[in-house]
Amino acid sequence: MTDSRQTATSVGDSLLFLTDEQLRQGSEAMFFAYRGFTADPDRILAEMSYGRAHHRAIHFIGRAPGTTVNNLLTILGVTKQSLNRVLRTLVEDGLVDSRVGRADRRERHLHLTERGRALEQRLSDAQRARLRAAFREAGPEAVAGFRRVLEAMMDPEMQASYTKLREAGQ
Amino acid sequence: MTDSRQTATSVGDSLLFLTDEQLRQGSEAMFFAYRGFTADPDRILAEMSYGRAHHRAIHFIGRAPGTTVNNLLTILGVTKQSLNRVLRTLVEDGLVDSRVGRADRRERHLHLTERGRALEQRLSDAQRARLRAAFREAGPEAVAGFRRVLEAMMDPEMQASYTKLREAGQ
DNA sequence: TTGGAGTGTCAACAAGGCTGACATAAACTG
DNA sequence: CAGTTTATGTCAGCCTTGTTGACACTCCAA
Repeated sequence: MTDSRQTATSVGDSLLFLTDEQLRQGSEAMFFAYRGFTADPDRILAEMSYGRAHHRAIHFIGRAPGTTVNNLLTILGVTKQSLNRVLRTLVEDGLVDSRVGRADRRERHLHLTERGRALEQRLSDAQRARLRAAFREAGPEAVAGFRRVLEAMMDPEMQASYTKLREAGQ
Repeated sequence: MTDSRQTATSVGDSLLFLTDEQLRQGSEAMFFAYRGFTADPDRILAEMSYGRAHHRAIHFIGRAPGTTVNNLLTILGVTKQSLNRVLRTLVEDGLVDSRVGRADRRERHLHLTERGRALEQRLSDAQRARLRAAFREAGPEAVAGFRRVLEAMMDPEMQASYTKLREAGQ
């Protein structure tokens, strides 16, 4: 392989493929892309003085309605104190509903209210618009690769959470 | 709204391809993968009471030695006050060298010291190890797709920074 | 009844964003 | 030369979001 530019066609060239330079470009791509990924929702959140932490909570509550606090804690990977602060403001502001569990009444089951669902929609619409544009531009095969690499990049527990949510989603 | 690439595969696929569910899974994949992506360097940084901000500064100084403060500011997308705080500790700790510019003596050109380079190596080794494993597992075509999607996801200015760094890389 | 799990809350703290204001030196411009 | 702009640094203060530690309460199960 004499071509210095590696593409999907230089498949057999696994040695060249995993140069430090290639990997470095991969991490820079992750860094810049993540910035873009969060930029649009961040703008909306700033309007209402919420932060990314609120977005994450809203997202995963919307995704798995009735989830317990502990479950959410595991998914988000933060301390309960940190989550609780965010959750409290969301409940106070009437975006999230915290219901005592029927089977185990120590647990709190979290649901989005009507207003919570509306904000979730607005945030994820913004985020999805960018993702949709990127997916379109890159094409279906690229998206499949994108997903495969990201999955391989996750910690095993995160991978489990991800798979579980994916299955629940249908 | 009309997309040739998508319809190129098949109509049935393309419908499924851009469902909200697919996009939602994409954003969740980004979320979980980014956590994994930063986890290893974070552990090293915690040892020496540095944070992700230090990592980013060290990374991009190592990547573009002699870069100016302003240039770094643009790449990182933070305020000068925020960067300055980080930069100051790095200079104090002897990891970064700040040299007055020859042509324009208002500018400061940033370089990693020997110790700075050592830490950069250690951090990027940790990060690259995970990336390398993920790339191997997913395969070259997946990596190409991964890169294509991430590039399409960036803001245009970030895409410019990314491309510039990539070209400088070799 | 006692221990442990799930949850909530208080307090304190740190990192790392932000804004605004101001200082300095150097470079540029008329 | 005088005035303006640019690049950088710094002080002060604020916010979000993460952390630990301590403690209380409720409920379940042994």
